[in-house]
Amino acid sequence: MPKIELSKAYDAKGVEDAIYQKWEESGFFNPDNLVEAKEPFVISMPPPNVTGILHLGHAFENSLMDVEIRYQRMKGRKAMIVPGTDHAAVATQARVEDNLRKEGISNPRQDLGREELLKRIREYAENSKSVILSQIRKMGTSCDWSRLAYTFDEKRSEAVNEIFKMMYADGLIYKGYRVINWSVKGQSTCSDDELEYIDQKTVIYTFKYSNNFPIAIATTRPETKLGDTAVAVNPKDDRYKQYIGQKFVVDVGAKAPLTITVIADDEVDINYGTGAVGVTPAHSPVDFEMYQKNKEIGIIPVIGKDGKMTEEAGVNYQGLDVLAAREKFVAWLRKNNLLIKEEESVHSVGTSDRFKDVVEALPMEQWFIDVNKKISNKGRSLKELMREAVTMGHNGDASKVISITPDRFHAIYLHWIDNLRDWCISRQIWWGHRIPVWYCDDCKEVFYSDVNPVMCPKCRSKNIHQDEDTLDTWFSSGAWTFSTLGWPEETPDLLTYHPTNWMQMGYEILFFWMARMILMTTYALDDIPFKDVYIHGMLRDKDGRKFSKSLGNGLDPIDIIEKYGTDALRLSLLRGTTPGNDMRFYEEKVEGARNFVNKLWNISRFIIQSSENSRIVATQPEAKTLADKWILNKLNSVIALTTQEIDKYNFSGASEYLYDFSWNDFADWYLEISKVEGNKEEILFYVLQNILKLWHPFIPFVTEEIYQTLGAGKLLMIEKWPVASTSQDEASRAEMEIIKEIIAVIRNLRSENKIEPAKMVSVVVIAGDRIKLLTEQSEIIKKLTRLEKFTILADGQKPANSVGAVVGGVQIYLELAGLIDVEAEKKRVEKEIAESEKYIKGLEVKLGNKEFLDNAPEEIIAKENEKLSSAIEKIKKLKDQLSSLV
RNA sequence: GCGCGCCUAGCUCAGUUGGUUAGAGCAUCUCGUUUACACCGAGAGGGUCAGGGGUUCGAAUCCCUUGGCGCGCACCA
Repeated sequence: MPKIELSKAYDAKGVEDAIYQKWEESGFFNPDNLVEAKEPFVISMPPPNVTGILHLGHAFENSLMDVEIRYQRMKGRKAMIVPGTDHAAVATQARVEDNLRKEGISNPRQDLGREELLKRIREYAENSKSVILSQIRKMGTSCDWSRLAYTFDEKRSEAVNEIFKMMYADGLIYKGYRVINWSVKGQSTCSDDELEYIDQKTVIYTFKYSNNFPIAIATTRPETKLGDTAVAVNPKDDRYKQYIGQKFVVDVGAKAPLTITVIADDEVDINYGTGAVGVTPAHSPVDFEMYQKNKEIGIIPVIGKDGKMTEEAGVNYQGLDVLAAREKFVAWLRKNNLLIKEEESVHSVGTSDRFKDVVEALPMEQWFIDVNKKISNKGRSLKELMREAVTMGHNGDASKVISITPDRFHAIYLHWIDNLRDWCISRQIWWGHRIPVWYCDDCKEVFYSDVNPVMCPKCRSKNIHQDEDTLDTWFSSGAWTFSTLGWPEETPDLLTYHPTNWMQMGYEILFFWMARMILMTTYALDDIPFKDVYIHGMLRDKDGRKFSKSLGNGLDPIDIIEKYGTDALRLSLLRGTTPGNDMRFYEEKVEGARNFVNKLWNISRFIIQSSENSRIVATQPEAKTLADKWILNKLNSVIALTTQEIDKYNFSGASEYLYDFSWNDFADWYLEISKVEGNKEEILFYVLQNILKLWHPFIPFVTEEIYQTLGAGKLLMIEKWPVASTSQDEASRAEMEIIKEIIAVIRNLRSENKIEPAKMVSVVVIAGDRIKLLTEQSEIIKKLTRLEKFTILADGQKPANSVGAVVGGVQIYLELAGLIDVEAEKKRVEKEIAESEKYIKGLEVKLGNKEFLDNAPEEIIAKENEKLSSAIEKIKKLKDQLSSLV
């Protein structure tokens, strides 16, 4: 076999696409083809929104998923990533509408109509979908493309309808009149979790409705006071309790005079503000709750869906924007001497995270999921199911507990559940799953149907119509782990691959998504959606800012891949990250990772090109020298450590161990030693193939490319993960460390004494009982420190004209050609003595402490004693050196 | 208001249940003889682990506290 020529530098761009194609064509992304594997390991890919192209955050997530799945595949599991995309209802429609407005279509819904607008959105979605899928391939993610899903495809829509039907039948989904969050710009509801709170300067106005009204109230929204129907006070408040139950008629300029009832409510804080709350049932969720407890007070909506004042607000206000109405109402209060106080303040207002406008609280009939109602056949509410899954386990089954990494998100999740209110699932946008409920125009029957029914099932009338609204996008993504596996049918996939094993997500969608998946799965499947959740932080730029369009600091992962290669990008995202914490990303990191990838390439290049035959070495070769023993020993440790860290989802830690072993131990030491000792092909290939395997999940392309060059005849992707051998030769490991240290010390002496690297020098060592070790390893020391003469003595004196050091009981003397600078050398040795003395003193104090000796474990004490004696020995020899300098 | 995270070398970050003279990468300085690699090699400098207090034989690590940065939730009459 002819020698294989490898290029000097690794060309990621030139090989990656072909490698991915090879993997894909092999069929092994599909676990059904992993015939030897038994136990499944499944990750549902969080489906990216079809709102555009992928960003670095997606590259990060893909790296996390793929490192885990490739590891599991090599560990012999039926490993699968189920890929997909999310139609992302509001987000996508908002994006397309924005684009259309930029094209001059000022009101897309009105101007285009439902069908045409949906067509435009579909085109946009399909386009970004195909871009997204090619990007995922570029990132090297080993997805099972045969199971590709889309939240809005037929199969997933079926699942959505089925869950709706079940919940509807169980009375968990209901249509209710409530105060909801309304985006005027988006003309749709938003759920509580879709709000982004921002601080806003505001004025708190304290006023009375009329001169004869006995209680003053305060508000930041005076215009809503045109719809007040009550004032709430604390029943224990002596100032006001006499008024409870009384009604006052006041004329504030609304369509009709308002009847204000004074009601009691324990929630009212006596000491806050005036101690009384003006109740506006129509425009405050809190006030609406009071209204529900005291329906007799009535409810008057004064703001409409268009964000303008309604007819109820009166002729003076009708049609005005809220801000204009506010000004006008405050002016009226002022004019009538009803305004008591104006104070500047800051409060937070909810804005729609998609449409970006401040939401209005409006009363409306909407669809909700009741999270508190006991489910008939389960005896627990959805809230309780959501709690159970992360505490005692689903149905109290300890094997069905969802674990969260890092642990602290556990408490955050539970806290969120405690504050959870009924989930508003209906949206007035068009892009999404239409609510599968029909209305009969004649008999008013309301009925569920997953097909287009021809008539009312009750009165057989054909005058029927479907609900206009669509479902919140999280309704469909909540079912993702099982809808992708074929549910509601009981498919083999569902039986084999669900619950899934691992889920990664950013903390920002913990509530949106994780909670909803748990809700949907425990309810519909009576199971958990996944076993382990890994929460990651957000990527930030070099200055710690979020990546965002408006800041213009975004980086396109594909550009980075073009420049540095996918492996470099992946490694840069995985190194130096901690679960749950944000991480900074910048090009220098990728550059460093690219350098490593190239280093690995060149390690391989050296090994392959210095051998006649590339090959795979099946079993651990025999170690012939100390260095051999050492590197094999180190390899076994790094196998164990890497495995252990990945098992803890500490990908960063695993990569650190591997990086250190590959670059320092293997390349800088062992490869150099191999040039001295020679005849190491077997071990070199053996170690190489093992680090390729260990690195594969992190940097799949370069490792596969090299592995194929070795002539394995099999894809690295499906090779077995290395297993550490148990024999640990600690003695040879320690001996090698001494040799390395001696070499380092000689190099240091050369450098300190300004000896040019090319110059050959002579060294004398007084080795004591290390004489055998040093004699055996003398060639390595000689070559790696460039010695012409290396004299090893059992005992002796410091040679004249030499500088020295002490390592592991061995005295090392570098002979200098000319006269040495005695003063400088004295200084150097003295400094070292001083450092050692300080060290010894610390140890002596410790070991002289009776309490330490009484309390510390024996092994710690033994260790400290050992440290002390070797330090004393060292200092003695250093002092000898010093005295012989004079 | 309640809660969470972070503060370790110039920068970005590791640091596992408390136990080597606290580590890495980048940057900096000095120097380039090698059977792969200058996307490289050899050597070096650089830290009161945010401040204070405590527990302990022993604290970067546990507790309290102060300060700074960031975040979540609630309130927002």
